[in-house]
Amino acid sequence: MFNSKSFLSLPKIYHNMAPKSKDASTEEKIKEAARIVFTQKGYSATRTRDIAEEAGINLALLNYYFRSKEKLFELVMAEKVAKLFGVIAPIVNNDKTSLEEKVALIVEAYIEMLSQNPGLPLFVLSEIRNNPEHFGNRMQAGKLLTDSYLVKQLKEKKPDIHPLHFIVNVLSMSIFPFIAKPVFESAGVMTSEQLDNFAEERKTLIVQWFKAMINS
Amino acid sequence: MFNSKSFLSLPKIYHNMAPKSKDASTEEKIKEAARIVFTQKGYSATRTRDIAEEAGINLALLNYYFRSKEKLFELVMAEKVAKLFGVIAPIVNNDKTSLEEKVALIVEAYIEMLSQNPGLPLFVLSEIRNNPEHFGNRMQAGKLLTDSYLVKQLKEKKPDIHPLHFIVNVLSMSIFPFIAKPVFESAGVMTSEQLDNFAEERKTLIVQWFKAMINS
DNA sequence: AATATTTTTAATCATTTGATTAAATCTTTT
DNA sequence: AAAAGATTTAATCAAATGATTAAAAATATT
Repeated sequence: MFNSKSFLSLPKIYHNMAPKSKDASTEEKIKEAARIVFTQKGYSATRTRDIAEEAGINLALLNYYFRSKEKLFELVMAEKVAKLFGVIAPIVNNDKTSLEEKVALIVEAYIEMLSQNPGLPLFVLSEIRNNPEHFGNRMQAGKLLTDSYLVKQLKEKKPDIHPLHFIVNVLSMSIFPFIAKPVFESAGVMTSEQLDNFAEERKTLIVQWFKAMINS
Repeated sequence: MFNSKSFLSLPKIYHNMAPKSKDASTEEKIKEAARIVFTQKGYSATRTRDIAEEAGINLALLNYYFRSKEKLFELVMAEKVAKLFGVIAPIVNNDKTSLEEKVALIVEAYIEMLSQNPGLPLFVLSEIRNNPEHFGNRMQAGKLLTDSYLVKQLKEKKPDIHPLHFIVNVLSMSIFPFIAKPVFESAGVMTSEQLDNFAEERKTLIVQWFKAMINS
């Protein structure tokens, strides 16, 4: 145990650091390249050489800074998961906002964020599909929703319909257009710019539709 | 030109064929294994050895019957795309059915089919993302929707809102739960069985909600 | 300036992976 | 039954790929 291979040298931090980024630190350049390539192609289709090229660095530097493709991926993935689910988390448990206010906030926040990160949902969802065990969030992220104030409000308004139906409706109507983006473009239904506009329109429309649904 | 390598022997068909399948032909066993593994892991994460193992055959047989991983994939992918988009195609251009009838038919058909093939949308969408050029459907599948009788009906009912909004609503509410399935399971929101029930409930609910939306 | 430390590079390794080959086995035709 | 043709197998290949190494270059410390 404790053979020499366990102690590969890692990048050390200088106490008197140079102005960190004249043009972004190597570490950050690699991370940013990894974000781009992983999100675009997924873990398996991504070659470490793709990331190195995108970052404009020598391949060995990737392993010098991040040890392995998998470690780098986990870093990026954690960020992306946080980004995707971080949108909804702070909204659903606010007991000061009404049901409709919450819906408006969720729709606005998701569409705004996804307009900047259209590939995010398809990336996160397909990677979780590829490796569900690894995201053993069991009973954590789930309960956050299930036991939320939002669910309580939905139950009060519509006791006969499971509250998850309405949550799924709002999320699906907000997120699905971005998931379908590759098809829209490939099939000539919409260009990327048209989707931006389409999504923008939906910010107010989905809130109206939700009201119609919940009052029907 | 025409060197011997161009003429790899391909499986020939006997004129007097043996009762083709005592237990499914080798070709079909491989195709079925490919359906399972490709759909579960995507093209890049799938090893031809995975497919061979799943099919219970020697690896070389895969190339004997299908020439290459890519050829086999294209076969499976074409099937899956046809399955995913074939659901909607025969419904949207029927000028005998009302708007609400069409919606009911689309919702019923999608939820029924996806209950049997829950991994289908995430698979097709992420593979199209990975390789959009290859699905250069430009102006074919797109126009089918854009110029459909369904679009005409939606325009008449709601001239001020782009008809695609309503189509996206119906499709998203029907399909999204299956796309999110890996997350639901991983986060402990729903089991696979609960999702089946949840989706079944939505068959009638989405139609009601659509009515509420279109009349709001 | 001299030394030590960190960062970067080019070359190389070991493994994985899609594919091929040649021989063996099985099936059909004659 | 013999010959011809099709299917299957084990062994192997070549390329791709994640990772490592040793030396060079750059930067910090003394």
